[in-house]
Amino acid sequence: MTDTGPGATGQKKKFLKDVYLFSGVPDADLETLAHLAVSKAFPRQATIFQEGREAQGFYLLSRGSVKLVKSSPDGKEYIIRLVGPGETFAEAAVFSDASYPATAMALEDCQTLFFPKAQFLRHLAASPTLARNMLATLSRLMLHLTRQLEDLSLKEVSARLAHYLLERCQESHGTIEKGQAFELPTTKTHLAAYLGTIGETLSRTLSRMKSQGVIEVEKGRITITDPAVLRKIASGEKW
Amino acid sequence: MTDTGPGATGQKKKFLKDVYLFSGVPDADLETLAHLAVSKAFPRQATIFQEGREAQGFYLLSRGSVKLVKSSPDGKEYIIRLVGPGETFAEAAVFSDASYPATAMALEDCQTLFFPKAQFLRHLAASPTLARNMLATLSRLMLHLTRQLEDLSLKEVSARLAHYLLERCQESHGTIEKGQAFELPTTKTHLAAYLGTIGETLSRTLSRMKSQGVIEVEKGRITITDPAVLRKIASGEKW
DNA sequence: CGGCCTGTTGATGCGACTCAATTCAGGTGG
DNA sequence: CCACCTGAATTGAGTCGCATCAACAGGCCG
Repeated sequence: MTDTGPGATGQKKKFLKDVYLFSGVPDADLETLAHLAVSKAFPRQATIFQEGREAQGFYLLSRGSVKLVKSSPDGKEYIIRLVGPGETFAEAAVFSDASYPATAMALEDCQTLFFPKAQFLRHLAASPTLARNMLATLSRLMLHLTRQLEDLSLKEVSARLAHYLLERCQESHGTIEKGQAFELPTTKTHLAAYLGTIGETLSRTLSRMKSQGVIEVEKGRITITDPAVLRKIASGEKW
Repeated sequence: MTDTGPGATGQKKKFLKDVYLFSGVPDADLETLAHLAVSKAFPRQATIFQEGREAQGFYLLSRGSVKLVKSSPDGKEYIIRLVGPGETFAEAAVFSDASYPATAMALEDCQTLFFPKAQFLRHLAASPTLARNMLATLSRLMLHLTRQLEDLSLKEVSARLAHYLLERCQESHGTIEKGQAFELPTTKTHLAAYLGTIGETLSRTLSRMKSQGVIEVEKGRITITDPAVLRKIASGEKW
């Protein structure tokens, strides 16, 4: 981890403007926030923080990608969330005075802004808009977690994968239609951990979908050839 | 559902005082909150709100118990959370302008206070303390959801059950020691749904623990006879 | 080239769900 | 007060999904 120092406050501020969490926040407040944020960089594979460690603040990712994982003593891991540029992570750890509930690891070289807990909280009390945005952010995260719980508890791997593919397609293009393609964000092994399974099972499920003519697979690229069937699979129907 | 009307604002206020969400909130604000809260009662088995419906506000449970569930088309259900008196639910639905992410059902006759979304948000902007409390509440819920994800994704039923029993014991008495006993909060079928399994499997797991001398079971009452082994099971070790 | 990581494919075993039968407790009505 | 019904809990037998273990192919890099 590299602390690049207080540095160019102006640049930081400019970046903050485009982040959801700070939308609508007055310019003067952004100035303050940009000032208290600390630039931190992490090389690929670096641990940003570890589950159980005391939470000292939260992060805003400006470049790279991060995985938030829970891992079991015997080596298995479950990816709670994949974080991309412009997103924050470990926000919740700031409010319940506890420790980080999961481990964060850089998947590529990362550039982040770190917001120290105490100072951020002080500022938060003075900015209703920021508080409101933070509440909205946490709410969306909760929605995300709830969906994952639903998937894990009452759907099987194929349904979870189908659900994920539809989601990604929707995200890349605005719609879900035959012939649309997109890239998988990380390796298939990571995707497997994100879906609560392992590489082998994911591989089998993908090739089964391919053989049924539902999708095309080439390297990390997926093409959806039969959205209707994919939807059926996602909702748990047999195929 | 019965709307018992605006009624005794004084009584409501008195009740709010003891609720975590409102701790530290000035008396004047409590007055306003008590005024905008609507008393709603629900009989046993009633649906308080359904997944997917537009969220109009959140609830504070004053008496009874509620389950928040996700259910699949084929009848299976997963209990995300069991709510007791003094706790709020559906808070998150207020901030992401969306719909309820799960269904809420009264397990017994319930008395609630309902806070309409728009009015509550208006008030929230004016009360930093309330906003702060709400953030803390959501954070704790996220912690809870994260733990559940961890359990579901990388632990088996026996570990989840053991984890749950230890939690309950800790909650009832301050500690976890040999010989301590406590009641299960609901039926075993519900508990099974909460643990992400079904009644039969729970039954088998309990009786296996009993036969190993780890716990005693009589009706809805559990006595812990070997905390050490229970801890081992919870962490995923073989037994 | 040789090592390492990722991904694919096959064989096997285990955990947990399904289906079905039975018991038991609580509540209801004759 | 007892017969009856319903829902919860338990237990057994069978099946299935998926993890495990193992072997192997391809790409990347030192």
